[in-house]
Amino acid sequence: MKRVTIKDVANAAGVSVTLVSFVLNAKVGKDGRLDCPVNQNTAKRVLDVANKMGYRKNVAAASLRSGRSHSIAVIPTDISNKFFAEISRKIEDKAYEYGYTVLFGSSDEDVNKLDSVLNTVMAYNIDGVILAPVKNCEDSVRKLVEANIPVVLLDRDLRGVDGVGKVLLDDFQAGSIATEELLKSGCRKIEMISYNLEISSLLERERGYKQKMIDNGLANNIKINYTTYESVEEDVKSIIAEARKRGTDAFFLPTYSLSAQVMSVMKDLGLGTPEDFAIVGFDKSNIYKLFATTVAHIIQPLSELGETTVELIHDMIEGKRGPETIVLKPTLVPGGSAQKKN
Amino acid sequence: MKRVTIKDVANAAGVSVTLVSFVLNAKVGKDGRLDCPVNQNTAKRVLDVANKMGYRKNVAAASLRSGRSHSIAVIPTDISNKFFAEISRKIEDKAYEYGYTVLFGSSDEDVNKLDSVLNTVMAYNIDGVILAPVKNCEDSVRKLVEANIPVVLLDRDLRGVDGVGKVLLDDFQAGSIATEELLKSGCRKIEMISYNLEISSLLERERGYKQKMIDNGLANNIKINYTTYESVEEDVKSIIAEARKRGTDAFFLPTYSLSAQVMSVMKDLGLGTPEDFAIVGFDKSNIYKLFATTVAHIIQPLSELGETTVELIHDMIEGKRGPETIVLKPTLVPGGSAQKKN
DNA sequence: TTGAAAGCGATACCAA
DNA sequence: TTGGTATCGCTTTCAA
Repeated sequence: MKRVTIKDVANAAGVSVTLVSFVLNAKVGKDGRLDCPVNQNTAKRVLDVANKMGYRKNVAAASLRSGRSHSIAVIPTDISNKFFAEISRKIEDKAYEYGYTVLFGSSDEDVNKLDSVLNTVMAYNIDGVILAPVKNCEDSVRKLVEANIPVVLLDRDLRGVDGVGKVLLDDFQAGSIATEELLKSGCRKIEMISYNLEISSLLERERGYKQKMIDNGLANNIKINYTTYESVEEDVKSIIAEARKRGTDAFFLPTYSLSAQVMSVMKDLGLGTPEDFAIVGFDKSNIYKLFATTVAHIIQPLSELGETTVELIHDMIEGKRGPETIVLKPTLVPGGSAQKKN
Repeated sequence: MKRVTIKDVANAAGVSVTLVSFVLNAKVGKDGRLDCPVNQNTAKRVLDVANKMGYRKNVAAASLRSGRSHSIAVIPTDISNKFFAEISRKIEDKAYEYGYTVLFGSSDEDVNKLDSVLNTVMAYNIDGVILAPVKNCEDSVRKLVEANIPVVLLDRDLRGVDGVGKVLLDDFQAGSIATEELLKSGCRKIEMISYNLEISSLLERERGYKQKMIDNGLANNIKINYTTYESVEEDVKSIIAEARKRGTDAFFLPTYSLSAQVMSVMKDLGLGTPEDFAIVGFDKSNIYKLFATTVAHIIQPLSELGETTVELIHDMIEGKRGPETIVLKPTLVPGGSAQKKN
């Protein structure tokens, strides 16, 4: 069963391949007319024939000739990570609306893996790249920009790289309102647990926390406990244990995985919130509602983040917009975990 | 900055494009030698030159000529669904090992959306398709088979379609051991809540439950409460309310989302497990551990499912294996939610 | 072991 | 409005 080509359609319709190509690439105007320099009747007939024959464009051929592929690459650090899984889905849907096919690849927080994924997708003549920057990826991104491939950074900022679009959360504010909520509940010895990834989102959340502490004359109480993906389980255990000794009031947990980990350890140790520690978590999840006491947490506008990202890359591809920076606002979902302790 | 082509490399290395193509497509033997009909020294030199020039293959051109693309399509129902997000990641990693690029697209449990995604990816000359069947998708899958595109069904079976590989969970057994666990704890009035999706995985889990009930002389207690994605929240509320009235002992919840929903409603109503209802949930998640009482649940071997799927599609693409069916076993993670009620 | 040349199926350019 | 034809970059004969 050979595939139907544009030539087959041309023959069957009794016109040239040029005409068929015109018709097949024409946008349909709102009046139902096909926007191409072809007689409307001929155009309609060609379209009919193509459909009847089950014609499907060979993207490889089109891409080879035109240098464009109508596909974009999306490179989160890990597609199975809750946040990225959900935002990827939003991106997929919106991209689909615009007629883009999406190539996904996870970078695993590793520049080398990122480069490797980029190499792969670049071979596909992708029209644009949406990616979550990882540590030391400045050069990789710069290469894309130099190759004139539109880039939009998602979720994390990257200093010192020009010409890229950005769609970010106001992470400073996220850290600020989380800390404020804990302050309001009477906590003073407020700490953070964070990953030492050196990515802007975490750094800004930390900065928001620190600034709020300073503004409230609590500079001396600032303490950020660092951990890594690999050692998070044991680290959190010992951090919690030591925090009890030094009389820590509360924790602001700037990611979903840290929140889940802390809640898990607390449950294992028979600790409750807010009586033992007040906590504010991050990102939407069932766990906050199902824990013994409802846990306050910061949420990101996922749909808006995803949609904005696709709109921006699309406009950049079409040359309608330059590399803008768009910053969206976080929201606090209150919970018993950050209520008055007494 | 023009892209480096095979011709540029050929010129720079002083050989023909044919040779360059040979070298670039050669597999590296374990002895480090390049497996191609080219002088090893020439081959090494060509490779060097290519690397130095930053050559990257134009996949569109290669695919156009060869009809193959070294890419596979993966079509879950929803990439943001926990189960599919995690398995997609496993698939991505394994596919990457084999040198495949992965195109993802969510079908949303909708045949029309599935067809649309398939149409898109087919235009990419994909080498194979991994998909989770949705209701009434038999014709769509048959079309792929007729077009000689290797297909592996993931997670769900499809009757009446031949020539496709399958990687499934033993869902009958999953239903069976979940029910058995509840029986062991003394429950007799055991019910299920399930989606009316008419997909094999759910149907088999239901069958396993029913059979176990029948085997224990409890045929009269069999009751499956159906709901839909859209109405799950309100449905679960009323199901739980009525179940209290009729003295239901326990629920087997055959998906993660149903488990989370039931736990959420129970918490809202101030109900505890196992004293009000014993429960067994499905799929790995933090929520089972963080609920007041640890919740028993069935887990699937995700890594194995993902890896097996890629291995099978790869072997089918290479013609090394036919369309086999592989069934993996579920495991029960015990929890207080299914302990003796008294 | 090497190379020349024919296409793969579209799009783009130019001419009619 | 139409159509002829060169061309994109690679793989694949076939011949040397």
